[in-house]
Amino acid sequence: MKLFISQYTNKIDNKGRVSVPADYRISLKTEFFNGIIAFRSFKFKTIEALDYEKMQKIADSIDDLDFFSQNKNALSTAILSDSYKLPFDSEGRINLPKDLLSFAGISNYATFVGRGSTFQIWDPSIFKNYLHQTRKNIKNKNLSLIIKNRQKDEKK
Amino acid sequence: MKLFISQYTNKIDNKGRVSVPADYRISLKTEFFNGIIAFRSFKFKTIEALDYEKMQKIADSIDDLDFFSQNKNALSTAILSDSYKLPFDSEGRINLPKDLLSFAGISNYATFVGRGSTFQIWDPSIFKNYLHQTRKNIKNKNLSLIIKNRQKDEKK
DNA sequence: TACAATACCATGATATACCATATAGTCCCA
DNA sequence: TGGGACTATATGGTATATCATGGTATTGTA
Repeated sequence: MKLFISQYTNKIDNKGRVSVPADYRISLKTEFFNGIIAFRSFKFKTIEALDYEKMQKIADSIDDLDFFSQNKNALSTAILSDSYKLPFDSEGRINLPKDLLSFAGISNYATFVGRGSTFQIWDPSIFKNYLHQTRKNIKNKNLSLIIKNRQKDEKK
Repeated sequence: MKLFISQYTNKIDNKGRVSVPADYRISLKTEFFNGIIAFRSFKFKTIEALDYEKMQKIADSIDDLDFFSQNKNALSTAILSDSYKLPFDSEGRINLPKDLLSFAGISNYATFVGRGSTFQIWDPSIFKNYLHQTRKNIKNKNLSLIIKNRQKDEKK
């Protein structure tokens, strides 16, 4: 089963390589592709990451004779054209494109952040700040409500 | 499995040849034809491209339309009669017809843009502008919502 | 015969595969 | 429960293969 949780911070070497946490890797290997799909987050200064099969489902839903809808066309182009196939090397590392690194403000270290069925790749200090803010926000809200909503989302 | 994503910009040499990204090529080889099918986009200043099998599916679905319908005539004329079979040379390059190049405003470089089951070929700077606009539009929307709506539409 | 399209060959740059080491974590046994 | 051996993981470096690109030869055709 697929479940990305916890945080891991790994070093990016001078060739741009970074180890994907071993714990994540086992969930990412599929029949057709051994690696991850990565793209710019729409909301945060971070890289969103998925497994190949999940990306295919997204692509399939866009598919077919959809040459005719302007809005959809624009959205799908933005999502799919801005995504990268990042295969593992034999030690389980990926090569993060400069485009994504600069977008997310990442330089020497990358923090992998589990989000259940997907995960994100942050600059460590940016994530630290974000986490700090989020914790403060949660404190003032009803935690049980948040969890309930999440579980509803998961089922989809 | 077939999944065209990312962007690749390659040079067009003075004989009109351009390399199709290696990552795309592996998905494009079929039993009957080793190359791509290309035609003018209806909406954008770009070339639409797909593999032989996908083109057959489109031809079939057009064929299923009512024989006398106006759509059928328009579609079959616009797509089927105006399409090019572009075979690979031994290094995986294609020769883009001048007709398509001038339509898409392409001169020295071509940007291949993944769209899932198909891809497009743009002039780099035209695509850059288009992508920039689209990113702005998408910024405040929710990706999961977009995907959900797509899947709903799919069922119709 | 001249021209264009296609097939064939060559090369530098880049990415991928391969190997090697250190560190941290785990398990087993005393 | 503590120590030590073993294993897995992260990280670093080198060799190899692939790819994009440029050029030349050959075929077909007008």
